[in-house]
Amino acid sequence: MSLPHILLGLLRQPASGYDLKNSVDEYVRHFWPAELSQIYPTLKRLESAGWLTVKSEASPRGPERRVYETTEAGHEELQRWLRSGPQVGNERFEYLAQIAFMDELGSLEEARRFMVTLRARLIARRAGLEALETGWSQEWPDFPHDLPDHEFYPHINLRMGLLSLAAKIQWCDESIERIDRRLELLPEGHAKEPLSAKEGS
Amino acid sequence: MSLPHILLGLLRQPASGYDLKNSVDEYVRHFWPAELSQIYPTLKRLESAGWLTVKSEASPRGPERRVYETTEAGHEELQRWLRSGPQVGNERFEYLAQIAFMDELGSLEEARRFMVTLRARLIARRAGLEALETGWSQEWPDFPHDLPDHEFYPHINLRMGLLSLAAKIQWCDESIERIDRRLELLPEGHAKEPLSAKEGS
DNA sequence: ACGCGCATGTAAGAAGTTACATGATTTC
DNA sequence: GAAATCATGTAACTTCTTACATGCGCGT
Repeated sequence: MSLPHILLGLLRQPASGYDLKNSVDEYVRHFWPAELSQIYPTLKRLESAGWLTVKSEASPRGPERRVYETTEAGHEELQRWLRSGPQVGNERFEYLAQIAFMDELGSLEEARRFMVTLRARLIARRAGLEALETGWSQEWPDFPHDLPDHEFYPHINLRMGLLSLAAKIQWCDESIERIDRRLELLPEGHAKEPLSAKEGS
Repeated sequence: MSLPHILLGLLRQPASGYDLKNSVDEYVRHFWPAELSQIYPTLKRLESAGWLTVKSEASPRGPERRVYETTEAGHEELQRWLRSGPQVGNERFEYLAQIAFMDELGSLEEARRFMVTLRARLIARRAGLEALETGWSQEWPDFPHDLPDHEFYPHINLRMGLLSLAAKIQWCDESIERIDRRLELLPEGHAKEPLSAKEGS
C-alpha cells in the first residue's frame, strides 16, 4: 500500500513517470524499490482517484512528457498516510529461511561459507549507504548538524540502514564464531580461512 | 520464491497442510509468515512438480487429512536451494517511507510521536522473541551452548531478530534525541513526555 | 446452543517482477 | 555505427492478502 503514497510524496514538485523513477532510484530505493512498469500504472490509478492531474509537454529530447501534479485531495491523502502511525509490516528474509534448514546439509563448513558470503554482501550494502552519506556530507557543510528538514528526515532513514546493517554484520561475526567453536569440537582438521573484508562493527 | 522451499524443509517429517500452517506459525513466522490459503495451492504445485507425494488419512476428529511427504527429487531441490548461497532480497519498510516525507507535516512534535510509537511496537516485537528464547532455554538445560543442530540454526536466526531489533530501537532513541535537540532550538515551550517502556539497548 | 479446533479448499484482487515493444536524440 | 539517455507504456506471471465456503466433533 505504499508506492502510491511515495509517489504522492515525491510529487510535491511536478514530475513525469520517468523523473519519478529517477527520484525513487536516488532517494527511496533503499527502503522501497520500484520499477517503471509499476510506476506508470500507479500514476494512472492515482489520477483516476483524483489525487493527481496530468498535462502533456514537449520534451527537448525524446517523446512527449506526461507531467503529473498533486491535487489538494492528493495532498490531504499524503498527510492522512503520514499521520496514520508507523506501519510496521512483516519483513521476509529468505536467507533466514535457508539458515533455519541448514542442518539438512549436515556440514558446518557449508554453513560457515554461507555466513561468510552473507557477511560480504551485507558489507557491500553498507558501503553503498556510506558512500551516500559521504556524498551528503560534502554537500552540507556542518553535516550532520543543522540540516534543513527535508534533509534531516532522510538522514534519519540513512542512520537506520547503517545501524541495522551493522547489527546484522555483527550477527554474522557472532554466528561464524559459534560455528568455529563447534568445528573445534570435531575430530577432523578444517581449513578455516580468516574473514577477507575490513572489520565488523 | 521461498515458501515452496520452506514447506520442503518443514516436510522432513510427513505433515498435512494444516500441520504445516501450525509449524510455520510456530517456527517460521518471524522471517516468513504464510497463510493457509497460500500453503494449500503451493503444496499442489509442489506435488505436480514431483517434489511431494500425498496420501489421504482418516482423522480422529474432522475431515480427511491429506498428508504430504517429500520425494527424493524434493529432497534434492531443498539441498540445491540451501547451497544456492544467501538470497538477500530487497526489504521494504513502509515506516521509512513515511519518515522520508515527514517534513510535509511541518511538525517535529508529530515526528516525535511517530518515533515513540514505532519504538513501542519494536519493543513489543522484541518481547515476543525474548519470550520464545526463554521458552527454549527452559527446554534445553545448558542453553545456548551444546544445542543439537536442529536447534542451533534456529537459535542463530533468533539472535538475528534480537540484534536487529535492538539496533532499530537504538536508532529510535537516537532519532528522538535528535528531534528533541531541534525542538530546543525553537522559541515555543513543548510538552516532551519521557519514554514509557523499559530501556533501549 | 455456541464456539473452538480440526480440516479442506476457492475466488478476487493487490502488489511486484521480468520481459517485451517503440522510437527519438545525444554521446562516444 | 553503437550505446546510453529520454520517454512512453503493455503483457504475462508470481506472490501474497482477504474474504468466503463447508462441515465434523468436542467441551461448556
